[in-house]
Amino acid sequence: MIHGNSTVTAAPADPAHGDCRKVSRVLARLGDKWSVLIVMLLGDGPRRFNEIRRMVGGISQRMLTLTLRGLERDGMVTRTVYPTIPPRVEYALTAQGHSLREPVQALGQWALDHMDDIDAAQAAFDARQP
Amino acid sequence: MIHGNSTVTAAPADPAHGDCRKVSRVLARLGDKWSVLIVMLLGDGPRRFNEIRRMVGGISQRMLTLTLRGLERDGMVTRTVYPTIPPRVEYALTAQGHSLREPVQALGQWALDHMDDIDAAQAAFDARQP
DNA sequence: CTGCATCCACCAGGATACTG
DNA sequence: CAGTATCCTGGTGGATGCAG
Repeated sequence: MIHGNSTVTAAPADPAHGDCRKVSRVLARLGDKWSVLIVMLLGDGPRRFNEIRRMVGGISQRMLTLTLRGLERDGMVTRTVYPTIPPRVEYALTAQGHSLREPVQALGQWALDHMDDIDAAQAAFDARQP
Repeated sequence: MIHGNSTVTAAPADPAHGDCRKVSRVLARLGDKWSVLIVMLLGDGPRRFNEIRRMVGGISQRMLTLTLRGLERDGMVTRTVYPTIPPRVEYALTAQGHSLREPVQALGQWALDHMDDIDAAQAAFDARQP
């Protein structure tokens, strides 16, 4: 990563940070606008398409489809189609998807714990810079 | 977040996920292309501008400036200018920045642990979809 | 209900040149 | 060395309409 797929002429960073590239690939995956939100939401159990849509609130149909496809591709969720009428599609976390919840929760907890400090820091910074 | 700054007509999600919005604000911050990389890199100690630039490898001058400004604004790093010639500017993690390393490491570890599974899942998925 | 296709706006982010 | 300023491109993501 980092260079996209472009040719890396030489290892630019010190060896210890070699895996950082791989890590940030995953980070980029989770870092998009909706993935984490959906993973956490599915942690409570399988949901249907529009059910997720309503729960997330504010996501477009298109992005929900794309995000779910991405998560499915990464083996984080399964997509189960029940050939009824009307069609019913359920999305559920895989074991891997579930395992992701823990570290994400940790980060989420951190976010909650430091939210106020961050807001304060931002306000202070903005006050210094007109 | 999620709605950007648009008016939220009604709470769209169940109450339990109320803070998820706040969390994803932080996630969006960390989810950009470079922030996490830089935070982890600064974990080893303070670094100078071009030092970071070289270590990260592949980041443009512009983006490094913007990323560092963002992190500074959020109270994650400090920026210290030594009025020497040539100028010397050091960036260092704040206490808050340091505290972030732990949950990020956890996520990074998860990424490392599941990298192979993810790649496999992707390959399998792509094989199904020509 | 669950999507895909299309069109389009926006902005993250790279390249380059210039300054203190 | 450590930035700022400007230009430009690609991708992200919203809105809408159509289909199974």
